[in-house]
Amino acid sequence: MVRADEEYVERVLSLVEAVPRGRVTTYGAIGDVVGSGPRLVGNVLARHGAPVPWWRVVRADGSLPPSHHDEARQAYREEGTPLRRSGAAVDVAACFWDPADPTYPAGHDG
DNA sequence: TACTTGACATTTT
DNA sequence: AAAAATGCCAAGT
Repeated sequence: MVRADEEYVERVLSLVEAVPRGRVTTYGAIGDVVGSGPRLVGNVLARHGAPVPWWRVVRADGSLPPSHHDEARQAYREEGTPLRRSGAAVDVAACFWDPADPTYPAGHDG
């Protein structure tokens, strides 16, 4: 049963979908939660990350992935994500959302 | 089996 | 701040 792949993929997508608006997470954080390196997360997002808000997933230093820059930028303006002075990156130090410790991601009444 | 690539991360210079 | 080198896990050739 090599289905482990699909489970792993769904796990990643689930976390990415769980990212609240105005916040972002990193490949490393997700990879650490699902139990794999950051590259696998990126790889999964590239294969099955289409139906999820991948723009909320950025590199460890906030810089956007080597593609979709414009698309992500557009989304951040809509979400109100704290972009860095550069404009081509996100203020991870301010809006970093931990997939392993979603203290207040939305959700219930709270 | 070995080499190379990939939506990355960390440390050192 | 930027570049180079190394580590990480998996897939393709």
